[in-house]
Amino acid sequence: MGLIEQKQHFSVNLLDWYMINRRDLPWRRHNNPYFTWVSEIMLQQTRVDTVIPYFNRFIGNFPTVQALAEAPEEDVLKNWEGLGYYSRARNLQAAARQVMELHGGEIPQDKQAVFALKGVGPYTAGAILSIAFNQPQPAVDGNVMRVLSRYFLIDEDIMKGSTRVLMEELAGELIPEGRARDFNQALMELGALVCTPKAPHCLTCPVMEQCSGRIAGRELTLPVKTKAKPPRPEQRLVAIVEGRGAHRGRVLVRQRPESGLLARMWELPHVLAEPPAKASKKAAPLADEPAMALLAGSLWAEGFAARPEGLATHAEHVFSHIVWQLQVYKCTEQSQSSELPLIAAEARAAYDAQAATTDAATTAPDGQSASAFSTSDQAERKLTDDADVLGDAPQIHIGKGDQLTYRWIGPEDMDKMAFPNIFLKLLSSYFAGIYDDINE
DNA sequence: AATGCGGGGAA
DNA sequence: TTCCCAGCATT
Repeated sequence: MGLIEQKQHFSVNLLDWYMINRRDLPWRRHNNPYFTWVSEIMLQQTRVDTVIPYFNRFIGNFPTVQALAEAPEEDVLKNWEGLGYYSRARNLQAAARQVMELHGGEIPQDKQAVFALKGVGPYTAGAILSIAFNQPQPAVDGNVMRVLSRYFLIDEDIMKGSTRVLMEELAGELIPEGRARDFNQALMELGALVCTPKAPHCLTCPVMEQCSGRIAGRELTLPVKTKAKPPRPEQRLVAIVEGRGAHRGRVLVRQRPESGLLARMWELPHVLAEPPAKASKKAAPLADEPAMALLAGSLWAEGFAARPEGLATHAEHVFSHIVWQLQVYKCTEQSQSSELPLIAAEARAAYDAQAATTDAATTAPDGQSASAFSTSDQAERKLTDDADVLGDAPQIHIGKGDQLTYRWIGPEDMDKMAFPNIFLKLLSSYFAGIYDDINE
């Protein structure tokens, strides 16, 4: 059989299969370019089943490009809470504003214009142009590369950029005349339902007869893909600070910086416990005594006096490049009492000791450099809630003049603020009374 | 070209 | 548990 025939067999049979086996998905029910766009951004690195409820809620809250463009960023982030890769949400909204300003609120149909939208790269541009506008552009994602590498027995490493370009050329040739919309979705649908990564269902595959990979017995060894580096472990100490006085029933949280990991998300205060040990498999847990001293010290450096009461729980949070191993301590807010200076002295000693061993640059909220315990009393702490109780708190400077925003919140405040899943779980457990035994 | 960036689901 | 999934932005 020749390559031409093999390609024709693939396109014809795949398209026929798709027209019968096409899943009914929320973004496929209307031909709305905005729906296509939102769904494609959500589907980056994320499974269909996970995306569906998020998509429905998102479209319900932001039904048009204009609604999305005009929404407060915090609302958009809250609608993305739990989906991960939060820069997608921020880029999507930035792009919605681009569409309003540059294209009168209509998604552009020009390839360069689509590609210029924030968060839209080669794959997503192709997906929007083909699915929304039926333009014959390839849309090559991981599913497509897996399918093509097997069917055509392509041994190139799919992690390489050059391979993606090669795949795009091939995928473009395969699109049947006038059928880009259905064919591109068919390709991805096959990868998701039949030509799966671990145990492909070759027996029910519509193109198995001429699949070079299967014929060569290579279906399990394709695609060729270099493995990602394992994430590095980080031991972090987390504080659940119970408010007292005016903050009774509330917990201290803070908002992360505008860029980097979990940008602009809210979180419980925490501090890196260890210098990142090179090549060490697991971060060594820190004993409670030094951990509590360090944690109190870091809180003090942030302008808060709190007394750690004891270990509440352990938790782990896995990112693609970092593993947070968390020791969570329940703490109590201390107002200006006589014991404050003593706590501060011990805590400061612990914090300084670590700062010294870590080159004084890795103990702040997230690897930002901290000039610890700068006590100049000029700058005003950004407290969006009542700032009265700890009026004498020391002034601090995180990083290069950055200041994190801290708030005392109750459970009702959580429906306006976006938290990463790990802190969502810890806070829910706390407000549900799970950690009540610590204080006895 | 290499690295940063979340969170699930399946084996 | 362990393994797998992998677009875009930035540098």
